[in-house]
Parts: sequence; structure tokens; C-alpha cells
Amino acid sequence: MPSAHEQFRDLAWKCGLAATHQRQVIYEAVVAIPGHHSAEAVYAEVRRRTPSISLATVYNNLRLFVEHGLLREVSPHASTLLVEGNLEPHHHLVCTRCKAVQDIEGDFINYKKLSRQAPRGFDLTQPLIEVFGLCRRCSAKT
Amino acid sequence: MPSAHEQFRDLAWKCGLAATHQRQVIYEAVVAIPGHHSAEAVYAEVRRRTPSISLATVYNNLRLFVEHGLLREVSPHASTLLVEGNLEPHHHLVCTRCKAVQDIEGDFINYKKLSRQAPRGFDLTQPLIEVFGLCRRCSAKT
DNA sequence: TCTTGGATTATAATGATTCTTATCCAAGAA
DNA sequence: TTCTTGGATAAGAATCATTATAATCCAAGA
Repeated sequence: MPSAHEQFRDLAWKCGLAATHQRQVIYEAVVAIPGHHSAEAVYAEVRRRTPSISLATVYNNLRLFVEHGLLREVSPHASTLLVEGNLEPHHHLVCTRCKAVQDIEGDFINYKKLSRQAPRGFDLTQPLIEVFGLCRRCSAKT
Repeated sequence: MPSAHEQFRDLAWKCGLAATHQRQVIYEAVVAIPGHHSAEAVYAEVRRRTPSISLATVYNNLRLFVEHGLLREVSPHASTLLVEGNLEPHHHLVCTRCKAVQDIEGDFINYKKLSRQAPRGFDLTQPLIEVFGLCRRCSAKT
């Protein structure tokens, strides 16, 4: 199996990104530990190996990696508080690029399977489901 | 059918919330127009009727309404940038209270139905789905 | 060696949200 | 009625994550 080091150089090459030291370290920090990482956490980890790195570089490169598909963004939506008055059961379709939200019916979900797969004790009595993708307009722009 | 006015007084009463003028106006601003509303948008709308209201009051009461179930929060998750290195297809289970994210398999989704229900042109080739609920620990606290 | 442009850094700026503090107001007590 | 009390509100300061700016660095090609 290729090391994370080689893996990154390979991926960067394919995307046409310069494989700089900082990028190498940032990428490895995310991939080394499974799970979900905040920009601050990555920054903290990366500094241990490269103390001179700046937080802006971490943000820049995380964004860059997400754009090029080297990393995946968790909850890729507008970060501001949004509320709605419609309490009827329904779900959301969110465009990851323009952050637009539209409603969608929930027939595509097998609730039995879902609750079987969720860990014991997880309360799904009123689940809200958000499906991320690219809206027509944004996918046309690509 | 009850007016939004009466509806609010009724709901507020049930939740033990004082039905103040400001709350009335905030609630009506959200319910009047279907869709998803940012705090700023609600603030702008509400000011037209009650210019002296403060943005903090809008935030306070939107949060309050969400807590009491009068409104629903869209994308109720941590607002900070999160990334992960795991590119294998999988989805997320998010606790709306503590914002913890865990991975979940996607067998509960009928992708055919999903793409049939999505509007034409919406790109779902690599959908990311997030299911919101309450984790064991948080639902125990209630 | 010189030039060039992308990458990086430090820092300033922004924007959303929350906190703090003082004020207001309505309901019940005297 | 007037007084008291506590929740609701207002105003603005403070905080936090994130992005923009501008200067510097550095590696590759001329």
C-alpha cells in the first residue's frame, strides 16, 4: 500500500497542484486520523511539524483540496442560521455550491433500515434529512 | 383556519412563553412566507413593522422558537468547516444538540426514487446525505 | 543569474452570532 | 392606586470563524 506521502504526491500531480511541504503536511494530518476534522484542529496538528505555518494556509488548502476532491467537506452548506415554519415532515435538497435549499419529499428513505443502522439510543423520531448535490444552474456552470 | 396571529398566541400559550408583540411579529414574519429564512432576513422584515426591534431579540427568539418546536432549524449542525479524508461512499448521522458527527452506511436510501424526486438537472452523482437526530447521550439528558 | 508566478505568511478586516448590561414593562402584592 | 419583581427587550461591545490584503518567499524556467 502506498504511504500517505506517496499518495498525496500522486493525487496532487493528477490535479495539477504543486506538492509543497505545507500541503503535504496538511493532507497527511487529515488522512492520518479517521474522522472529522475542523480547520482549527488541523492547524494545531500541523503546527507540531511545521510551526511556521499560518492558519490562512490551512484554510486555503483545505478549500483547495475539497474543490479538487482530495478531501470531502462535511455539512457543506451555508453557515448562517436558517429557520422555516413548515413543520410537516419533509427533507431538504441543498446545493453545495450556491447553498440554495429546497424541500423534497421523503419517500426515498427506508426508515426501518435507517433506524436499524443507527447506533442504539440515537433518537430519530423526527429525523431531518439533507441531501447535498449540485443544483441545475451550478452543475451547468462547471 | 386560524390566523397566524391566533396560531401564535395559541402555540406560545402551550409552551409557556409570553406572547409579546415582538415575538408575534417575528413568528409571523417567518410563517408568512414559505421557504427558508436567515436571521438577517427576518430582522429586515420585522423592522418594517417594528423599527425599534433589535437583532439580538430576533436571534434570541428564533432560537427560543426552535427549542420549543414552533419553528424548525435548517441544517442544524456545527457551523465550522469540517473535512474528512474518507472518500468511500458513506453518509453522516449528526446530533442536533452536541453537533457530533458519525458515519453511517447508505443502505437506507433508495437512490432511484431520490433522483426521480429531485428536480430535473440536480446533480446527485455523489450525494452526501446527513441525517439529523439526537445522539444517545443528548436524548437521555432531555 | 534573472525573472516570473504561484505559494505562503502575517495581519487586518469582515460578518454572523452571542454576551453584557441597563432599561422597560406587565402582573401581582400591598 | 402605587410598589415590587422578574422576564423581555434594546443597545452595543465582544467573540469567533473565516476571508481578504499585501508583502515576502521560493522554485522552475529563460
